[in-house]
Amino acid sequence: MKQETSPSLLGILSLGPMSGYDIKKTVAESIGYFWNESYGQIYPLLKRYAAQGLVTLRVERNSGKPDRRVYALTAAGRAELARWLRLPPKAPAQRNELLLKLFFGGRMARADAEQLVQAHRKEREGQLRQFAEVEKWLHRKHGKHPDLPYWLITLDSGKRTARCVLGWCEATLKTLRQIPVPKSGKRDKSKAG
Amino acid sequence: MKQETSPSLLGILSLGPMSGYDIKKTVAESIGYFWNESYGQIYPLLKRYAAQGLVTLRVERNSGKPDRRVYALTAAGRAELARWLRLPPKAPAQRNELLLKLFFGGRMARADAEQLVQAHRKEREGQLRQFAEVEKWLHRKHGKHPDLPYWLITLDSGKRTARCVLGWCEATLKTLRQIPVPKSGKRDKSKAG
DNA sequence: ATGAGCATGTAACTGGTTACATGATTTA
DNA sequence: TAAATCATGTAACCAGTTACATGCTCAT
Repeated sequence: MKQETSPSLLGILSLGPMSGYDIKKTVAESIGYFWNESYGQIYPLLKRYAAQGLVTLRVERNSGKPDRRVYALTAAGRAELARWLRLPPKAPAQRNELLLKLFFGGRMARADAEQLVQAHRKEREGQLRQFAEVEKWLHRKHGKHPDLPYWLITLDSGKRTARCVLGWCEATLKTLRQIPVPKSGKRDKSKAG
Repeated sequence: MKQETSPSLLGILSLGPMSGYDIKKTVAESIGYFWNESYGQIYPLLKRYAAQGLVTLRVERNSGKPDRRVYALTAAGRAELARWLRLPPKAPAQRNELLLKLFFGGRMARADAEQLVQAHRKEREGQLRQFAEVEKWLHRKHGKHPDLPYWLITLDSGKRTARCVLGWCEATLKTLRQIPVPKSGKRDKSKAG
């Protein structure tokens, strides 16, 4: 274990005490579009945090289901969160499969390249609609929450990115239609291979 | 090994025969801004591809340095590449640490949040300048390469994204300056913890 | 009855990076 | 003389996902 703090957990707990199960759901609902956590990380980490004194554990008896194990941030946990927040974020791993395929667009049929872009456009359109709903919901449900401006900042990032990508899709589709087909029959056998 | 094809390698080899070392460099120079490969993946994969008949190996004697092991795509390799290109790309993992931190912006000093954004803006400005240079270089060096339009498509994505992010940085900095400071002294102790 | 939701957790796996070993040649 | 470039490769490590085990309750 090299990792000093796993980012989101302490942050999520700063919204209020909750269980591992709650954390998973909360992450998915609030920051799901740019972050996620799996149980395989959450549960072991919570245990570790408890051992380090960053969180406290309260067990709520539960009939039938397993007991709810509710974790709450301690002062040390808040301090650790604060420390982590000020650290320069490390750049996200660069792995965009769509771009990778398009880079080799000359190796596939024009229609296939267009198809990739069109599928992506549809996805993003859906996402944009979702963002609009989330925004309405945020204002309705959390209109005066002190953290709302921060939430809107991240949402704004999503909206802008989606719009930007849609613009690129449009432009790309136009470009693709203008690319001349290689003269020599249907197959491009440059010479490599 | 579940993974059927590791994406970029066959694509890169479709540009011409080369060694593992060359592939690493080529990836960094051409698609580096949205993809990367490490030796730890490249070398074992090339071996596997050779065993599968997707590539052929030619060894070039080399004095002092290790021999150059030059790989070239076979017909089977080109077919496999074509097959992979048509597969729907899987969405990149969602892990944006900057947004994560900003989502919890209420837990840090205003100045620290601004700092995060400003640092990011600087990075992106640099990237945008780089893209401009790459574009010039592409036209100069590969002005009539049949794949140029595809390369420009991916570059365009980079440029648009960078510009989009810069716009968001500006907007975010403005927003941050307008967020009212929580009344109760300097510490926000909502109730959690 | 069937499946979703509640709720905990772990083991196995996978994809990927980093560090290391080796060593000549060229450039600053 | 120090560092970068050429060139191969592997072992160890790390982060993170998936699949599984368990079992009650509530809605369809």
